[in-house]
Amino acid sequence: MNLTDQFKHIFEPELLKELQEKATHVLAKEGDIILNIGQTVRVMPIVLSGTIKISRIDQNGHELLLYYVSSKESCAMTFTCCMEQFPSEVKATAEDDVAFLSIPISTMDEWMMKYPSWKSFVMKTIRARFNELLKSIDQLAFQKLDERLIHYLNEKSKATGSSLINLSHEQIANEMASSREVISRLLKKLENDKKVLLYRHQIKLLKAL
Amino acid sequence: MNLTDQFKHIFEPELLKELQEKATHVLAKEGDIILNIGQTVRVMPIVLSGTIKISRIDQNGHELLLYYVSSKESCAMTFTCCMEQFPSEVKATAEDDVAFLSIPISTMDEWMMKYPSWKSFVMKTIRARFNELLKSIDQLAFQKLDERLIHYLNEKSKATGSSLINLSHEQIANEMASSREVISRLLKKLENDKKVLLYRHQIKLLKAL
DNA sequence: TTGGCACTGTGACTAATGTCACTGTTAAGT
DNA sequence: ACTTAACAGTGACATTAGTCACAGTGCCAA
Repeated sequence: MNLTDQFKHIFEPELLKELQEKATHVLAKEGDIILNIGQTVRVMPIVLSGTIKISRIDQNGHELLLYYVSSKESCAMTFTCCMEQFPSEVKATAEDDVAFLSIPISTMDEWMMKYPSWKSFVMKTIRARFNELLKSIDQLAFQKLDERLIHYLNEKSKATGSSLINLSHEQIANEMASSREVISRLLKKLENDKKVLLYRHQIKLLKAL
Repeated sequence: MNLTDQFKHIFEPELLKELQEKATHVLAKEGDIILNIGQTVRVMPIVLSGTIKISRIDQNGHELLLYYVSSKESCAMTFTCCMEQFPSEVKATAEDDVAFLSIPISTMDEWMMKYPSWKSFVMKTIRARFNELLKSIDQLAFQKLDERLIHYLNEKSKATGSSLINLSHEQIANEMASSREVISRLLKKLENDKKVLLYRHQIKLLKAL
């Protein structure tokens, strides 16, 4: 699908034209770090295909998955940091192979004035990301690990569009800032409860989940 | 201090004039709920004096303090919800007596186009609030309760501008989504470590904290 | 085909947090 | 001054999560 088709329901024709002209196409391979914590944000990404993982890393290197940026979406934090040339507080990794548009700050800023559809897109993005962060906070503050794990599996499944998750228990533990053994045990419990099936390096989510 | 003086370093003269004309002055008494979860956001607040507490409430009524909005600041979530007339995801309470300006959506939107200083203010606010939420997430994901408590006390002290905190252990436990006994014990430990002094309904933070 | 390695499963233990029960203390109001 | 209710302290215990140790399993590469 070409760029114009993909965004014609979101942006007005004029903006689509400018998007064609001024946005750079970028490709990233699975696992590539698109933006690391501390790096200055210089462009705003809009995902065309694939998924970008946004996560937080603490001083000891422990990771916590925050949310995914999927097709036709952007990342609000990139956006606000970018507008003022601040360093990023989060890490962006290519969850799979990703194609995205890269929009320079000045252009983006200009469009805010010129195109209502752009302003609306930006506002929607910011609101959506606030809500993602609030969801993370809810999980951490009010939910136990087993519920967080279920939520994690569902989000992962949504992001990849498949009920089959290809991850080791250790990778899951890392993204949830927990430990391998605990995740193993909780997954086993989920399997006993007929909510998942466990294979080597693979988890099948069942309808009961 | 009058409005113009208070904001003259942030906003351009034209905007100051409009602010005088179009913003409504609102007063809230300590403890007043300024905006509850689920209520539609219709105005954007800018605090003149006092402090607004922004918190998240789960389905069981458990609270978690997110951050404070102090003088000359605003709340980004109010802002983004407001722009699209969405219900609020957070609760805003007057931490003490608060005076704030209330700006209608349409005006605020118009200013985004017209005044660079306004746009910059809004962007700064959004970025600041993202960072507050990330700090909360860090605390919850990576820190133990004792460190979270220290952080909480310091934030409270900063918000009130005093090293004397007038709160019961139960109130603290509520705002941290923990339990009274645990907070009591941790506070006692802090007292033994000469980091605080405990009185009835009052905690004195020492330099060692 | 087999040796090694990443992955998984699990028991035993520790640490952190939450819950229950009960006590003593303080402050505020009548 | 006395009553009462909110506040604070603490022991005992339960639950949750993290850590350590080790065993078994499957898969890939030499």
